[in-house]
Amino acid sequence: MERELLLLGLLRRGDTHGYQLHEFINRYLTFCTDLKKPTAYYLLDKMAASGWIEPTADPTETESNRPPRRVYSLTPEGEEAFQRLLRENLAGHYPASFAGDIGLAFVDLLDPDEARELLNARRAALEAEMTQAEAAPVHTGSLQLVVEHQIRHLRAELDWLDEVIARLDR
Amino acid sequence: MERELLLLGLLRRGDTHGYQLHEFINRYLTFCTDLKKPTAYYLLDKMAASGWIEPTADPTETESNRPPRRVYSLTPEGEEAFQRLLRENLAGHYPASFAGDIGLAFVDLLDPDEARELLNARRAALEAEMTQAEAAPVHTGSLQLVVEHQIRHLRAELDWLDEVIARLDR
DNA sequence: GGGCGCATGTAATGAGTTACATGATTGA
DNA sequence: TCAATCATGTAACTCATTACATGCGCCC
Repeated sequence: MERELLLLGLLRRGDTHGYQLHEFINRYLTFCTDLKKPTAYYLLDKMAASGWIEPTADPTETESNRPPRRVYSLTPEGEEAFQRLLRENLAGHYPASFAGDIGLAFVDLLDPDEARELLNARRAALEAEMTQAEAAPVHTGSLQLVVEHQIRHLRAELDWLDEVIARLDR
Repeated sequence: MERELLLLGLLRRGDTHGYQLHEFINRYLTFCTDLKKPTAYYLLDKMAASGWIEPTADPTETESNRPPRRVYSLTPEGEEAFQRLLRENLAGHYPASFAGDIGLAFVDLLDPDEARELLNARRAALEAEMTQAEAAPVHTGSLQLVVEHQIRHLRAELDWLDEVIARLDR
């Protein structure tokens, strides 16, 4: 339900269409959710079917004859759902799983030199992501928390990885 | 492919059957992967079909006439796959996504008192997980890294959450 | 004229989960 | 005798992704 919550929350800030929602999420919110275009459209359809959102008459239609946009806005039921999902999400804890830990679990099978080399590659990828997160533009309000959390998390991961690499020497 | 890597790695430490693998993972490795029983059997079937593992003649069959165990062991191709997947996993970075951030992104829509209350519930869930992680028995070798990483991560999350809660007052 | 960005979708596939089904053993 | 643990699996379903398809507008 997090993806629905996200879409509802973004729509609440101003009516838009699928393409723009997808673009915004993929540009600024890759950390929390990496949803693909078809998924975005699919979710919008589903929420429209459950009466949470509805397409509005398109005001921009006249200014261009591109493929018509389907601009959505929240219905009262959508607003209700948003409020409910928001509280649900905030009150709960959704454990993150670390796929990279599985390799770590067996790292002692390799010789330390090779392990160090491989983990340095991982480190580089981590650092690249950090750079990207730090370059993210500042959002208004609590949207910015997402970026800050990401940076915090990546810093902790880098510290951890450095310690693991250092321990390989022993 | 992480789940396959995990199963291969565990099988490498000693031949076992699906039930035991699932139990071990769900008892000690819930952090990295939470794979269900049917998924475990499914993956074992798949890996058997690709020739990575094969059922061995069951030595414990005689000692009990329970439903027969399907005990697997790695084939040379399985060992090769394991080595390849391990290096692949170690060299890469697999970003974790935080479903809880989506609620956070909209927390400023609630009044601070309610937000604090909700986030305190989240905090309690986090702390419960921390307690559980700290209670986990110590593993041999680098398997223990998984537990240590989890504890580190949870500590960082708690710190972050506390800061967010503190900031609500302003 | 060719490629990229805008804007929408469908169809096929896959991965994983839930719910269900079976049956023997062990301990209270 | 009743519930829990051991041990396997199947069937139906959901969710999300990939790959594909369409077509206009803009810029070089």
